[in-house]
Amino acid sequence: MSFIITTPLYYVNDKPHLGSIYTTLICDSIARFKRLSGENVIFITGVDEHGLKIQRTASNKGVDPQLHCDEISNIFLQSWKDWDITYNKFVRTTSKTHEYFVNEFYRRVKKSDDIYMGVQKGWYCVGCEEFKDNPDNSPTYKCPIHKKNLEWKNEENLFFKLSKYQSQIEDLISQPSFIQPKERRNEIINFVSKGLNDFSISRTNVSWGISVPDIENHTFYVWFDALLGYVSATSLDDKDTSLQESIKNGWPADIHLIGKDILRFHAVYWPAMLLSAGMEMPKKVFGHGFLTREGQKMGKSLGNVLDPNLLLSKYGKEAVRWYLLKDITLGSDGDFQNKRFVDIINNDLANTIGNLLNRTSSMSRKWFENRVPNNENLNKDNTLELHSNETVANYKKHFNSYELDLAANNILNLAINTNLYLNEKQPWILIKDEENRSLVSTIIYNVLESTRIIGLLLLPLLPDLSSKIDHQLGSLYDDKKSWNEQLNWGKLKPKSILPVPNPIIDKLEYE
RNA sequence: GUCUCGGUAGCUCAGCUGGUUAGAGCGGCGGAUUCAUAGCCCGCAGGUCGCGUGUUCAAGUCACGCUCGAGACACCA
Repeated sequence: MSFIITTPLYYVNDKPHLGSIYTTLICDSIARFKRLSGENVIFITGVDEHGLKIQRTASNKGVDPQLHCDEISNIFLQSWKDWDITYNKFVRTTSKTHEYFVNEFYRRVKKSDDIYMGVQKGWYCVGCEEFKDNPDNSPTYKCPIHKKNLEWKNEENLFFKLSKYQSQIEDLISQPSFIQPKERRNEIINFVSKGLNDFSISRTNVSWGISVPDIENHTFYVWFDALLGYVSATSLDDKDTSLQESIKNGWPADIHLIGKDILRFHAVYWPAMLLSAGMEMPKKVFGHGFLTREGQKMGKSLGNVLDPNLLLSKYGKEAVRWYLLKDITLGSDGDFQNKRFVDIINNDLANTIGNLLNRTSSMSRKWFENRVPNNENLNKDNTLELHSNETVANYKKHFNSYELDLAANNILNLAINTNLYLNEKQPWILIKDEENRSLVSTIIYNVLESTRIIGLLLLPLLPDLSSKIDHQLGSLYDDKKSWNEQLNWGKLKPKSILPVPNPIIDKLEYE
């Protein structure tokens, strides 16, 4: 069984913004967690490269659309490298493989008798090249962007019979697990209950797209094209591409993680398209929230857009990951506040976890010849062991239900409990009496072991920080043993050498 | 306009099917300690739980009205 997780296919109109990074980081953490848990993960990401906007952006730049797409796609690829994103598939909708899938899929949908030629009517802004929905006093209504009167337009388009799938879609979205979070689910249910209309899947005025077979001047509408990227990515063999191949390789997707703005396409249009093609529907569509900055919407007009590259170079990827994954509940909007960012990184990562590692290692080195002490007296009623087991169980439960913030807090709580344990036991006082040596060795072993578990649990969330912790505990992480097995208490080897401790993360300062 | 969700300590939020003195983290203040990254640990915060009415022996927790905020209402990656 494979586990398929997808980011949206990002529109190559511009380079990645913080929102794209956010979505992708979440997927990356989930993918890492699932892999460590032993699942065969296919983590899909990529770019959506067709459509009028791109055609126009390229022409404004005076370059060929393909060149423009290549350029932006490369920036995305570089960005994923910079952020250490462990994707398995990077889809480009301009690839030959993808085009093949779109054609095959179209044939299936057509065979189901779900395609017909119709007329798209509506008030149209030539500047936007978009239909506007029923503005008041349409003939005199001016487009707010272009200040021009709208034109009535009849355009011949291919339509997809979405209406045919009304009841099947209703059944699908009535399942509580299909759309998350539940606030978004209500919106979709409400929308669908008003009755589904067929939607157009081709354009006549767009040359930059995949041509509809046998119909001149028609290209596929970007959504019809782009959504199929998830399926084309699932086919592992680039030579033998077919929908059947994708299905064999594990389709459907387990989760489409997307921004809340494109939920409808994923939770309504997409499942219907798949039904029509006789394919299985995704198991879950999760619409996450948007990021604001210091309480304000980010936007070009406000000039307050946060540049992800700047964050990366200034704070490092571990700090940004921790803030976005730990401090923002998946599904809710999140606010990026500089002061809070600094506070959280310093408190959680430097003071609580970093300092725990440092003080623990330091005591062990000082009193046990730079090594991990013996653990011969491990008590049966070891409170830290209990805390650790409980933490691991809760952490897994939360991760599996995509509550990454809660999983992260589980780790933090174990670190807090470990610090507390030290303060209660006060080994620095006990060690003054030689008689207590054996007791102290047990205490120190326990805190080191707890710290090892903390490091392991951080692996999906903060891979680099995790390996720094592992390194300072003597590089115990063993790829040959399963992660789950290594999370068991007592795997830390007595007598192994501890290197000189170093801060695992630099403290940040207020701007 | 119709509908959905929210308004709880300075900030971010928990508070399940109504029931002892309304909680956590961060910030702020004080204390104790030294193994450690001026850290960790302990104590302090006296918040009309948006406003009003009602149901009830009992409401932050239910109902209605109002107010403020976010969002959805068909093709905006």
